[in-house]
Amino acid sequence: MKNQEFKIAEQKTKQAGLKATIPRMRILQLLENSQQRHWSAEDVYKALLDSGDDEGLALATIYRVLTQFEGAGLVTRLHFEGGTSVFELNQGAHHDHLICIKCGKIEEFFDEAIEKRQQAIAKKKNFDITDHCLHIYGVCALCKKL
Amino acid sequence: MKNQEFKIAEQKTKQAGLKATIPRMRILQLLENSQQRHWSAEDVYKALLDSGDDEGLALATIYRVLTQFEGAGLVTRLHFEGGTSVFELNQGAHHDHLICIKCGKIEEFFDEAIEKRQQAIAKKKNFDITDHCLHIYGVCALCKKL
DNA sequence: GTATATGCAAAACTTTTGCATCCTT
DNA sequence: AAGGATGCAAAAGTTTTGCATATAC
Repeated sequence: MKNQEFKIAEQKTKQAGLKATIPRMRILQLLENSQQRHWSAEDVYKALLDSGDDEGLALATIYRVLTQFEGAGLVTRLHFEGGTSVFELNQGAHHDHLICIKCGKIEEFFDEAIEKRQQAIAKKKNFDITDHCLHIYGVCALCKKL
Repeated sequence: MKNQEFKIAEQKTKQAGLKATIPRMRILQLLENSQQRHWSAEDVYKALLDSGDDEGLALATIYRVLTQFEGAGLVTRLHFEGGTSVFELNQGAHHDHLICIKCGKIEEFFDEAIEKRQQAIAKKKNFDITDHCLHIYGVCALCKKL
């Protein structure tokens, strides 16, 4: 955890209206510095346990922090099939998900036409969209070869 | 539970490769004869408890039966935000969902253009779609007036 | 009659909460 | 110093499972 990175995380957390506590910093940095984009609470818990010199955090704290991050807009909570919550860092724009049912890989995509159609459907029904999610399940190119 | 309805349910269950047991018949008939389309396991449990002369079923049985129905293609299991599973009878074609976050109403819709775009996206990535779900959350026309 | 399904109770699993203690500001 | 955050353990909620008994074919 380099000093510079810590400063950035501290800044972001405070901007979000949250105190810059150690657990929040560690979770935010994990999400930002890992190439992994999608995390269950358990994933975060284990990653922090394994991550070297520091101690782990309580699982309850991880849930609390991720929920606060969600409220602050730093993170999005997704519900894939299987029931458990998956969290992803909010960076850049909205997108949807392709999930491989063999290897578990999650790919992100964005399609302007689909977004527009959704808005048109909502408009026709006089429905105010607050959120939406499109999850496409199937077998990815790599798994098809196996 | 009229005799005729029972026959139809029996037929469907057997066609699906399942024995025509009382719990399966009662659950299938509930799903087919109610105007309600979306059910949690708990919903089914309560509805069967309340439904007159018969006794209720064990919640475990309801989960088992709904899971078998899902496997047999009679029912689809959905995961909305909130974590609990919701089941709907498979009748007619695929569709997606608009969910009102105020009143909980679930509306179904189908959009050819969105389906086509999804296929195009999958094709480009060489991804074989097995399933997909599009959930749009927001406030419905009725709730907006309140 | 045999294999399968059900009921009941207990377990498994994810997520939340109460409370004493500790940390950030 | 004061309010909020954390850890721990316990609770809550949903879904699954083991096992003895009952049911369908």
